[in-house]
Amino acid sequence: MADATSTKSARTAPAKTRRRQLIDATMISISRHGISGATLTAITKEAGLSLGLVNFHFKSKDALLAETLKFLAEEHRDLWMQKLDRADFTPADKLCAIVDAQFHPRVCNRKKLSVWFAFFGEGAYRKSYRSTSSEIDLERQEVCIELCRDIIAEGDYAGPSAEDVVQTLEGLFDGLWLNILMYPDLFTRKKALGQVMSYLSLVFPKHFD
Amino acid sequence: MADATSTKSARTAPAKTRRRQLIDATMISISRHGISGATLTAITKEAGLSLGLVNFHFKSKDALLAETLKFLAEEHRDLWMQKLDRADFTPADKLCAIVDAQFHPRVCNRKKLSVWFAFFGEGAYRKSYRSTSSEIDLERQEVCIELCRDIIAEGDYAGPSAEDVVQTLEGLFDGLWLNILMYPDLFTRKKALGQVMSYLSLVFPKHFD
DNA sequence: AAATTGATTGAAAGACCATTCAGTGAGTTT
DNA sequence: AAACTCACTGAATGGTCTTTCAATCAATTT
Repeated sequence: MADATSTKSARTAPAKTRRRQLIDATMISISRHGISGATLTAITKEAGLSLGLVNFHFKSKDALLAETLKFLAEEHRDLWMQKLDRADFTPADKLCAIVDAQFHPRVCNRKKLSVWFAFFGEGAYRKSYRSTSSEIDLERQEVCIELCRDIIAEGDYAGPSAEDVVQTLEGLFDGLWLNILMYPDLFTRKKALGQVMSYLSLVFPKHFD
Repeated sequence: MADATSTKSARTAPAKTRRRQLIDATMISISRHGISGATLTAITKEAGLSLGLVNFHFKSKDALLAETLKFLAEEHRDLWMQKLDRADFTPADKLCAIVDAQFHPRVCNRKKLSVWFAFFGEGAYRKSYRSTSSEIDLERQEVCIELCRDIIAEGDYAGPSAEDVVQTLEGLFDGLWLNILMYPDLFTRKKALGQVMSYLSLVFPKHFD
């Protein structure tokens, strides 16, 4: 039979595919059962693959978790960097794009938020996080500070410094993420976005409304 | 020998003492080795007690963890409720006291923050948290909303609603806690407190400076 | 002082986990 | 088509965890 249309997966696949499959299954397992429930048995069952494959495509379970964290960090960075080089965007537009990215469905959903906070909650991975992903965070902060400096200069604002505004923003990002994760019925992406924009219209009234 | 001065502990102690000892050892273990490293062996060794005591004073390890979370939530509530019934405090004073409590050293330190985020990070305990401690959070939110309503009325402010201000505050609280935990060298309690006060002086300029 | 009570101990049991590795079989080369 | 390669499988291994429980010991009662 000609099964060109069927999505039946081949018995063997390129390493990249398998690695991605396992990372995805890891995120699903963590979001459903927590880090302690994300056993190799659970992960490989979720992926529909055999137990031994993790140690074949990754050095160890720890390596798989580190790669998962790296994947999340890079996916997030790709999203907010996307619109930064558009020449027709004002600094306020660009800052807006970064805020949008923070609450974009691809990044800000139960599955991914669970994983972020699972890593934050485990001391061992906090260390791993700082060494592999914190540059990405700091990079975003640098960019935001630069944008805020421009905005402050444009509007001749006398309020808090660019650094203060950005630290408040970063705090808001994390805190609103946590609230969305903890109380999904009360906090939505939309509401969180509105919250941040409301703060920005308070510090930079001439630029945001 | 008369060892009245020695602090040598008796071989047996009231249940309340033992329970408190074990809860404290649990917090220390979680903060040092994460939730997955907080085994009963590690916890009881930290407390200087024997392995079997946990299941004697608590039903199970799970019950010990739930009690630990409850202890943290109640300790936190006791702190911010402390100054609310002072008749000589204005609404702004009271809101200030709640913010102070949020970053009080007794609550906002590495040991306790580690435990908070360890629980937030584990899906299973998020559920437990919602059922045992979220009323405490909501209670604080209610109080804050009431205070903000008074402040808005007093100052005749046209900015965001009391509900919006409080949700932003709650987001800021959690986010700044996380930053203090993740980057203790960059973020301090003092700085976080300043951040929140800076926000308040932006929304309620006549009341905060 | 003997008996009783109840907190405390730690070895043992039972369950589960990450990792290993000998074997399997699909696809490729010769 | 035979030999070969290598992604893939899952049972077996060794280690660690929670929970149980019979024994111990100090304090209190009889």
